[in-house]
Amino acid sequence: MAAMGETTSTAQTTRDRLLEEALRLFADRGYWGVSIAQVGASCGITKQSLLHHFGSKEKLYREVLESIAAELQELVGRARADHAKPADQMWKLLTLLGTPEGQRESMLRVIMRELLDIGERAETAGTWPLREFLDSLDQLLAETPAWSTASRENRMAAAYLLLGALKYKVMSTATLKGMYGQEAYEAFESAHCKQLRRYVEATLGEGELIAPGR
Amino acid sequence: MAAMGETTSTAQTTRDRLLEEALRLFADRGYWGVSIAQVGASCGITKQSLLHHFGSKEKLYREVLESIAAELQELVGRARADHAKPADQMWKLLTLLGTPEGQRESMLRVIMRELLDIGERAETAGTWPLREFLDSLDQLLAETPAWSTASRENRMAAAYLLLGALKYKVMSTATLKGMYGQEAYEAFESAHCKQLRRYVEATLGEGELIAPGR
DNA sequence: ACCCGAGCCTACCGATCGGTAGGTAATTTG
DNA sequence: CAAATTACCTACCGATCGGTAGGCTCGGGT
Repeated sequence: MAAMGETTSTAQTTRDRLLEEALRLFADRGYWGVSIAQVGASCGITKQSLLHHFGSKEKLYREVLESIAAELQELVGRARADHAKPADQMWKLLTLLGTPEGQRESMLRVIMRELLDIGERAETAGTWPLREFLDSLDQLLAETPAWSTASRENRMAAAYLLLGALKYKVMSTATLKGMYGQEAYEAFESAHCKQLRRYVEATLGEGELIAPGR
Repeated sequence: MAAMGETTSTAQTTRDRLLEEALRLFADRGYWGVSIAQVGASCGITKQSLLHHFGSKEKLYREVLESIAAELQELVGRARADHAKPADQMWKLLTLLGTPEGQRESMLRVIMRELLDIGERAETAGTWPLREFLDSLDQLLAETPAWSTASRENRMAAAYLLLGALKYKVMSTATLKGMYGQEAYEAFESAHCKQLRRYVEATLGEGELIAPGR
């Protein structure tokens, strides 16, 4: 049992549908804003069936985080496979992260919430499932000529500036659309994308307009 | 009644203490992660006394948001008073926002959570109390020679890149400290500050290394 | 034919949620 | 001094929280 490969998005197992719904709901309302009964209900089952699959709310959440970590690593792998230059790889990765395809926006929102929650829910930071992604970013930066000799802290800072600039836009999408309307938001997004691109080039490109600190 | 000026942080009214505790708790666990009983308990009163002061949990939260909006406007005012050049004003503002003084870090965390929650809790975006702050940022950018002729969307995008780069660091503080330790974090923060400064200069300074799109 | 486990269910538990009702002591106001 | 207001309280409400216990059904393996 459980040996029939489920690679497509349709025809999932109940367990997979639960994980998908949980990701969406946790993204929308956060860990404390979602009850396992709600997750179950949006899949058409009771919370007791959900508990049968995952044991507890905390374990369900943990699995959601791990699925996010796996997806992030897959995106890193795809970005690295598609391009030779690290600067292009980074831009590809940021583009993938910023493209609202599948559950990707929900993923980012859960990560943001996770960052805000850390220290409140248990989550021993040492085993934090998303750390691997940060290490991948550091590795990617280390392969650029501009940052290969920089300290790890400098590389982390560079990665955080880029990630922050991108993620803040993603998490503000709903607000901006609500305040300024759809078409104004699209103009904003286009401008944001261009400026982010320019910043990536300035940070990582051969030009090195924004060079690392010594 | 209520005409004795309470400007200092000590000797507050119960109401002010409740607002302060609510800000801290909402920052740590979000709207759905905090009960009004917890807010009351951390001030030594019952939830019914809290309800006496604020009427409902939603109204308490609303007042917290409004106090944040007021504080943000005060920071904008201070930044603009301290410097003549808009680029310096922007850097001063970002520095103020990034400095963990008083309730400032909690403020930013509540804002981040608010952005993530928008659309879930009611909060008609048109009357969103933090919109004024965004308009101030736009106004500040419009005074720089580099961005005065740019479209509003372009200015908003520039502001969002800067804000995001800063806020993402603030919201990740606990995670980074937990993963890498205190001293590694401080090295990271120092590097982050320098790079952000360089990015502000590249964006707003006379150099215009990163110029606005047409 | 039998059993076992997967998947799902109802029923129930103590705890806590936001909120109402109503009371009390102290202070302010007329 | 009497009346009203403020700030706080206990008691209670129905709803919902995460989780346990136990039962039903159905498909596959022996």
